[in-house]
Amino acid sequence: MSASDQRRERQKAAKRHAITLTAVRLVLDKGLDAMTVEAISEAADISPRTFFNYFSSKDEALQMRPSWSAVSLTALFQDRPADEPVFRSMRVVAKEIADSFVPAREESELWRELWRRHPELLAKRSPEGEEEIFRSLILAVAERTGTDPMKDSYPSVVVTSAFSVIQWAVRFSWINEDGRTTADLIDEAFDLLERGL
Amino acid sequence: MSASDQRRERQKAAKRHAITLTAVRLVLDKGLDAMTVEAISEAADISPRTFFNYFSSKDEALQMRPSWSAVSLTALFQDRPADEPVFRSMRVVAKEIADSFVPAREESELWRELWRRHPELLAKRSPEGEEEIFRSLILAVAERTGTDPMKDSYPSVVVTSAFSVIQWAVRFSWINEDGRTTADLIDEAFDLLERGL
DNA sequence: TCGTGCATTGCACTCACTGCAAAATTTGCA
DNA sequence: TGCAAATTTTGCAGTGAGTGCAATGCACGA
Repeated sequence: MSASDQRRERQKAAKRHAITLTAVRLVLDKGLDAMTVEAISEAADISPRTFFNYFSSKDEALQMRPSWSAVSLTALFQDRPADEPVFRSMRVVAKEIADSFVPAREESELWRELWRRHPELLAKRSPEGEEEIFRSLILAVAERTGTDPMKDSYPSVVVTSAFSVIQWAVRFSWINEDGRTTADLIDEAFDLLERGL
Repeated sequence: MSASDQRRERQKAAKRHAITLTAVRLVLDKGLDAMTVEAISEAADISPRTFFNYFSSKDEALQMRPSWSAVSLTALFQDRPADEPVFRSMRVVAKEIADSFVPAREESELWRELWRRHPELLAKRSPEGEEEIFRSLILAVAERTGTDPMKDSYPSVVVTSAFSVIQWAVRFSWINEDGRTTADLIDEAFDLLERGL
């Protein structure tokens, strides 16, 4: 990849991000219903057609872009010491995921207000990529424990419940503003799951 | 509610169910892409407009209708003996939920084939009702344990992870046909969660 | 400066979904 | 049975998301 290609990447990412911010402000300003693709495009000064060069759906414009992938998360898990308990390693992965929901400082209030007013936006998960991450992590857990994930439910249960509490921790900490951070809640939840319900 | 109103209810439910079966057969026959509202309507011999009298979205026609509600599930939980451990009661609730994914015997093969060919349909949860069930059950757990669900994470973690493993058990048991039933998998998962990961 | 490749855009199209009002049908009741 | 009311079905017109295609604009490197 040439230097100009990298620059293009950065420009594209920046523009995408700018459109997202425009969309978020539009929602806060006029409400969710007014957020048509046409309205966003106009506010962002692009054609409606161009909007879909950046996002594959309207909803995508209101989601934070995850900084990780199935590959990177699995690598993170696999790079943990081999003698570390599986659920400890998973906790590290969980915090990594939660971190990607922390917006840049200047935007923090913007997102918080968006999520406070429209909590359902925090619930929308992208089913495509998620499925891959699940499979990949389940396999990694199975490998570490030397089990067959089609026979032994442990790997699936670990990954499944880990993700569900991550989701809960993220939503809870962004909607209710008590002192606890997302990481705090993840620790509480993982402590409970680790010792048994 | 008068007798004829009840009859209407039954007729409406029956027709709705008939449309669903038509839609499922259409998907198995022609593929998901060919399943337009127009195509379903034609096959079911109703107008496209009428389709939306029965379903609020196209996808809804391919979902099994849950036989429970937030109220009934919460009541089921609350009716368990007061000295039963919370997570035991939750297991009962879980099996009740899983049961609603068991189609009538004659349709069993139809649904299995649909889910085998399009597993993503089993993943689509309805975000509206689900939210209410979560809240309601979390409150019920909090009440039983005498805790404040805004301070103590236990109720949320129990409900959240219970639902996630239910979802996993349903999907797993319908897609992979080994000997284990959904109830078996729920037992395995709950055993793991109960004793700790 | 020219040409290659990528980004932007307009256009035409399909399809999901909705509100409204008319038509068809069912039901309750005299 | 027959009529009026309620309910269901349907047509129609409209909004808005999302897509493929082809033309245009633009930046970069040779």
